[in-house]
Amino acid sequence: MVSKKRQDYGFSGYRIPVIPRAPRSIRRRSPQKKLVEDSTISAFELLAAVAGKLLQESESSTSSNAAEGKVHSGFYRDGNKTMIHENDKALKLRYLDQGSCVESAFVPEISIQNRNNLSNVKGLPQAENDSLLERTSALASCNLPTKVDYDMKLDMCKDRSSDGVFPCKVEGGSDDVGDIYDPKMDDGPGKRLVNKREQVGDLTMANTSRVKDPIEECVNTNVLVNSESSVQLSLYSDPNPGVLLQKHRNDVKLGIRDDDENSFGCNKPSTKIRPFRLQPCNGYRRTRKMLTSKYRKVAPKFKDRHFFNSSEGMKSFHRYRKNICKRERCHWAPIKKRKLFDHSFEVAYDQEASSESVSNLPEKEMTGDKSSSASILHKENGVSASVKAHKKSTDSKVKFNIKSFRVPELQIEVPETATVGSLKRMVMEAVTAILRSGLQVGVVLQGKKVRDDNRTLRQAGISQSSNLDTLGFALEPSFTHVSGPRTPKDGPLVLQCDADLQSSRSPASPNYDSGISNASLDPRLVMKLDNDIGSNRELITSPKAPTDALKDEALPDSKALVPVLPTNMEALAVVPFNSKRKHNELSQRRTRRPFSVAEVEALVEAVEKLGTGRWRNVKMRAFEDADHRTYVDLKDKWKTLVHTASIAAQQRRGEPVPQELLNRVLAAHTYWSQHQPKHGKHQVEPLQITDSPVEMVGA
DNA sequence: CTTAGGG
DNA sequence: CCCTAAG
Repeated sequence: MVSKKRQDYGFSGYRIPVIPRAPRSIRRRSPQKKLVEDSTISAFELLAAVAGKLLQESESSTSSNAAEGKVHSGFYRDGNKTMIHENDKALKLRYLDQGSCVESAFVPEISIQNRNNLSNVKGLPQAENDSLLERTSALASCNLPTKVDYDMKLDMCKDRSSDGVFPCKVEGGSDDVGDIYDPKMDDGPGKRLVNKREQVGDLTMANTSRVKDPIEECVNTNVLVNSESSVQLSLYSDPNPGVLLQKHRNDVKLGIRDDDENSFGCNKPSTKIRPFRLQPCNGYRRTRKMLTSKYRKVAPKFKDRHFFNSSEGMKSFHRYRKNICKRERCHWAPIKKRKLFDHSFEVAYDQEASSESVSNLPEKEMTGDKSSSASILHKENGVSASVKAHKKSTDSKVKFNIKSFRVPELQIEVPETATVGSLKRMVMEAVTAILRSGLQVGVVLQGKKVRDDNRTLRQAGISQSSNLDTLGFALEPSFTHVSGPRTPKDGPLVLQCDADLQSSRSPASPNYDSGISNASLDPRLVMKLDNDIGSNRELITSPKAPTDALKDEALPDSKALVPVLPTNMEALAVVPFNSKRKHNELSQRRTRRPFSVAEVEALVEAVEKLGTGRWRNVKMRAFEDADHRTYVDLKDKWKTLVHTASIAAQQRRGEPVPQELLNRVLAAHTYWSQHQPKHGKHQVEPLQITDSPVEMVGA
């Protein structure tokens, strides 16, 4: 069976055929064929292709051109904004938000037309939604600690006369002149100078510049308030926002963590995107899924939202993360099976906080539209949307034009020897990580979130005659949402930068086991843990801390691709999944309990009689009282015994098993493999226990 | 829940 | 040991 993981690498086609696992009857052991080959097709290309296709499909007519043209470009590079550092042989490209070399990825304009009111968005035909979603998700962004700025511009036009899509402009990287990144400001969590960028074309520009007092920000509030940051990109409309929100708020768990067991990492050993733990396969798959999925799946609900606070928690989280990753690794299992831990990367978004910030920000800018249109620039947690509302008539349709999405800052470290293709893949993976989480739209009116999706626009106070100018949209991770009880005053959730920390792991980093230990490397990384893991603990890290810690201290030799975490801590939070404290412990890997010779003997004896397909029976027969030995354990043990028996004694490890037993193992193994003990009603004659196992072999 | 296999 | 797809 070809490993799925590998399969996913095959970017050779638009979609990869699903190769179902073969019936186990034929799943015979066979040398695992590994596809050594890595796809050379860049993720972005894929993305582009998909985007293009979507565009064509859903784009009725016009406007597709502009967008299309840009979609394919992987990323833009702005010379003076690119910083290249030589570091331990690793070439680091730092993409600083606006000031980054990679300004952004562009997504084709998304146009949503709403018949009656905004709330209808959710009621859009599935197709529409999908396309929207898909397109939107095509560009995901990562939040980076230092500076993440997703700019989403929405051009909402109320134009009854136009059904068509708005021609839109796609923002080019070069257009991105808005933000100013001041390195000097970067050493403080809250230091940021954000200058919202300009408007492109006739769009309204959102300018939300804020200079925060670093000290004030981080010291006093412990909250990194950054208007920009957060992953947002989804136009995903939640049918029942309220509910979801509620749930999410209470249960979100996020984890961006890496794990030392990265067997499903990137193809390139030395290049990894740790934080998001994107498995190439995953990324692709995920992307594909998102792009092609007909129906948006409901975001998984998370039972709890826990923050890491202790190494213990971290550990457990680790474990979870691993599980999650694995689970997600190769497929989108039915939601039912996915339980709550599907996302290896989850984000918590503090709506409240954002709202707050929003309220302070709403800026109005008249676009000069003759038809009394009001355009506002809304910025929320890094999402800035330019909304243009044309109020012409009450029944007019509302059109949303999303000008572009910007990919947040990413920090990537790759060996100089890495190929461009791998670089592309890494970027894609990072993007995908964000996308995979799903996004949804939030509506903010006058600084407050409009949570009731069932209200009409009018009821919500969104009417032509009212504050359209204070209407804003935000893209939020769909599964996110902050903790339920959270109130604006709770303080924002913080993005756990563990991922980065984790990424710092390397064989050389002894302390990788606990994110905390790594955290300690950098004082700037602050963790605030008040309660136990079960409660709302939060990890607060300075925007930059993770990054620095990683590249400077923790990761001397790390070549991992390290997406920088979102600066805006408030918007994102990575939380561990374990919903139950107990779970943590339970999830711990069982302590190793080597089989004693006596146990081996018992096992061998049982297998001799029962064969190798009735482990449960074996268990009952020989290990009835050994609670710590499950039939799976026995099966595994047998497996290893067989292996052990077939290798040279010198290669064996652990407590030596008497050769005699091993001989019996081999004999039984041979015997049963020929006698298909598996099911047959009539079990084959039990292997005779004799003193001369050798004979059995010949049987 | 069991099995069978890959990790 | 873990994880999971298949039964």
